[in-house]
Amino acid sequence: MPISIASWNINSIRLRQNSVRKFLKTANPDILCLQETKCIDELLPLSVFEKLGYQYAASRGQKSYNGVLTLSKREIKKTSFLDMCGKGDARHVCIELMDGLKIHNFYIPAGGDIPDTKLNEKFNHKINFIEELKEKIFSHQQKKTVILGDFNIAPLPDDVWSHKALLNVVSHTEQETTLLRELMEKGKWVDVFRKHFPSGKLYSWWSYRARDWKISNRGRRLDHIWASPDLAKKSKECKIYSNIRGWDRPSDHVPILSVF
DNA sequence: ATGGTAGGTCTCCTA
Repeated sequence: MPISIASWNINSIRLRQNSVRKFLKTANPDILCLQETKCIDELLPLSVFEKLGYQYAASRGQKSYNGVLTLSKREIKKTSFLDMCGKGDARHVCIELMDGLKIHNFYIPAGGDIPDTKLNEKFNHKINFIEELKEKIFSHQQKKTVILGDFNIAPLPDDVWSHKALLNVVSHTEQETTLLRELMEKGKWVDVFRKHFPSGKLYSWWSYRARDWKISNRGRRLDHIWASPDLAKKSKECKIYSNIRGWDRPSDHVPILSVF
């Protein structure tokens, strides 16, 4: 039985609960992983999603900042959390389904403006976060596992509107893209979007600061779905819902979806 | 090279 899994940085779940409903109705994924919910667990509008068939949820909420939430139509056997860098940030939640499939929902730090670990503590945090994933969490190859979310890194030249213009911009520096590639290679993770679309521009985020996001089209692919090799073989389809960036009061990220 | 917008709020911090 196929399973469809989506990821979306929603930038406030309470402000955009109607957008989430609309997306769930049209795309109908089995699982939706949200990032930047900016909401404590007690205030999540979960009943709204229950009515649409998402009876199971796993959340790590936080007031004002971060926050991850995974909605599921399928029963969740186990939920776990990682406290990356020991900061207590709500940036990860993992669910395990009845068949043993594990889905890690991550919100990797954005990293601030200056791409220098000595001058910018936020960039240092981002680098340490990914180092920790590489050295401790995913240091060995895994099976039946999906890692997804807002990674805040556009790894390939075709993941940004201008490779040259963004080489010194946080999200596309060589330090970040090299580290992400090392993490990927260490666990033999497969970027399922690039499996289906090996070349050509792909974006999942467009800045709020453009006069017209569609006309300027200065996007970046910051959101990713990675699968362990056994699962990646069964990857059937990948979609980016770019049109959602044009909805009323949109998030700056759009949903991405994979079918296995 | 610069400055542009959005969300939640500890009216500033984060993205």
